[in-house]
Amino acid sequence: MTAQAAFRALADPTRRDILMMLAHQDMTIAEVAENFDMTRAAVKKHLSVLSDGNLITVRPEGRARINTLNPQGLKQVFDWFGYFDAFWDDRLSRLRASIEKDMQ
Amino acid sequence: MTAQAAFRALADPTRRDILMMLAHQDMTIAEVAENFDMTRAAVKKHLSVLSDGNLITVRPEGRARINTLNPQGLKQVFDWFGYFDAFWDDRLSRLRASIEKDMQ
DNA sequence: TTGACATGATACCATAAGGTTTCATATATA
DNA sequence: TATATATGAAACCTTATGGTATCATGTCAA
Repeated sequence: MTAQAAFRALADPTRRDILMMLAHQDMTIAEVAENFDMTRAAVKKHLSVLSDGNLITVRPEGRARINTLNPQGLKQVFDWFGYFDAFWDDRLSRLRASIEKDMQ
Repeated sequence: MTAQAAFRALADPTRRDILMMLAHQDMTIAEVAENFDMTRAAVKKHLSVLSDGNLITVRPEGRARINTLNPQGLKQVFDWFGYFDAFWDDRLSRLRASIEKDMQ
């Protein structure tokens, strides 16, 4: 329920790279793995962590699994930043509120 | 130079809690430690990680060290989110750009 | 149905990470 | 100057984490 899983997932550079790739297009595990110098199993683990953090969703398509970027997880992290609004100024605070409202 | 250290620092819940405390007021190491059920040494380690991620700054004041929230680190993470603007819509994208500009 | 293909899952390994304990150092203050 | 205070730092322990290798399972195609 908390954003912990999302923050945890974002801590690894490989996982952040995967998210950037998925921002361009959905990909199967094998397709994602092609972009890294590590085994498919390792990539699969990263995808599981990303899934745990609600940063991606996975839908089966035949024998393949299509990984898709999920804004929910990103939103959780984005929301957390809201706590620091007071640290910035009121105007930014209002803009953030507006963005959050629309992202739901 | 990258945001890796900041993301890494944010991955731990204790460190995120520390940041929230510092958003309210600057604190010495001992003061931060009072709020957690762990040794001062452990808290000091967390503060070092936060400092590595540019999420806090530390200024000596006599024999004490005052820890202060540093928006730079938060901005690095916030900036990273910019990559996903296209994933949201144009209006949100513009709002984000506006926020980022002002946060510099 | 048989084999190739895409993924799931488990066991195992080395290193990173979060904590503690202990001792050293710097700075107020009586 | 002596002593208490606030922090720095190193050594050590346990668990989490990122990877690999290996084998099982499900699905497509001939």
